[in-house]
Amino acid sequence: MRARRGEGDRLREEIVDATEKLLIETGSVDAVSIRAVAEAVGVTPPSIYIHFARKEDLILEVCERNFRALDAVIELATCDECEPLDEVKAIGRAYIQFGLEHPEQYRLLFMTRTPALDPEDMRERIVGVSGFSRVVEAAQRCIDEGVFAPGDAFVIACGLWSGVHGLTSLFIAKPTFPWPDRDELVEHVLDGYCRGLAPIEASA
Amino acid sequence: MRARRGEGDRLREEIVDATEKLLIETGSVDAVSIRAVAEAVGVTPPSIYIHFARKEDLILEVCERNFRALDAVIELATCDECEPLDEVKAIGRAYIQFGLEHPEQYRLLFMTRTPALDPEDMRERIVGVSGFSRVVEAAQRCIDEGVFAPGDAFVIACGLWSGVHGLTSLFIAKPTFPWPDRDELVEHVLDGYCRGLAPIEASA
DNA sequence: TGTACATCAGTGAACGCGCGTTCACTGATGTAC
DNA sequence: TGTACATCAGTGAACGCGCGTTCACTGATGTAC
Repeated sequence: MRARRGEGDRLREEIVDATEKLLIETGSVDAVSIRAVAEAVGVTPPSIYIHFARKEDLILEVCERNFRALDAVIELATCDECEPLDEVKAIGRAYIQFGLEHPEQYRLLFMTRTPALDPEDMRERIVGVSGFSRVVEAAQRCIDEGVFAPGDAFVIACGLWSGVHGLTSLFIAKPTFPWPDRDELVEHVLDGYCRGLAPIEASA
Repeated sequence: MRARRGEGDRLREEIVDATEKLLIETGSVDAVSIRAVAEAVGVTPPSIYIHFARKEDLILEVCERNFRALDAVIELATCDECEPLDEVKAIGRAYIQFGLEHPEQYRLLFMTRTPALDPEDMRERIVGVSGFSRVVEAAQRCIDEGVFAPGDAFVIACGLWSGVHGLTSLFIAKPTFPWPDRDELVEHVLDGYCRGLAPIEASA
């Protein structure tokens, strides 16, 4: 069990893996205990503290990993050569898909108070914004090419974000609600919102 | 401290009050303990069990109370004599305002797995839908009066819900995000979504 | 090449704590006769 | 009107539990001489 000299990082990664897995299984940060993580990894609880000073830091590491995963997904959905409107919708679909495929991670990232200090949570702001800036860029392209009426790309991006987040988080939080067909609703919202942003003469 | 014969209900209400207050303060169901509730009310922990068989039931009672409060707020925003589009927007604004004024209650209602059994959570479905049906009705009126293009009022209501929920829950979960002016964003989203639903010839 | 030593990943036992819940009880209130 | 009794809201003590974290330690690995 004991790692070789330079292999401390191996256990560190295993700890983060196990924490994320337990997070998915239990669905709550509070329900994931250091002890359970240690047992899952096959190690004693104090070992965790060699790698993470506090439980909070461990959770934050899982957050960061998933923020990076979401960033990658958004990055993959961007497409500079596409019609800008298609790009906006593709990013929206990719975001929603990420949330539905990783509901507990999504819950952790966007539906709970993150464990770090709120007032100056730089990390959250920066990482969150790195994927977000892609949406702002896509919105700006839509405006520049006349697909959206002139406006503030940042405000538009916030609107788009709230739209896809609204769908994703309600699907996750209210699975028993008698939803209409999921894909249909997603397209309805994406189409409707984009149509609402179109310049008046181009809406026909 | 001990209540008179018929006054058991008084303590019961005090317990629910204290639970809701603690829920607001701690911001988490897990962080609210039966012991803390008992202390807040000025009673011993076992007394709680005279009124609620399990902690879960106590939390559910707080849920129900707040679902009713939200229903009342939506009811107040409906207006059969108004322009149907104004009614839709008024309901949307009222919903968002409720969420921002009672963020922890909103979190409990719409951002967390409710403690009751998910598969057959009738209560949640019914109560949630009672306010929701007002939105469906308002959407139907918009369709009937030609303000919205023909379509499924239920799907439209789901879209509207996801829009206002998206804004509300992001405001709550990400208070440190550099949001644009809150009211401006709300109007932008409501206007944009409604405009996207307008029939093609009426969008000018 | 051999040996003494520093490093460091991980252990085992324990700390104090707060939790949900149960149990046998108390004692004031209301009721039947 | 007086008394015995049933009711029932609330008590006090305890149950077993899992938690985050600390502490002094062990023992394999690598290194200096």
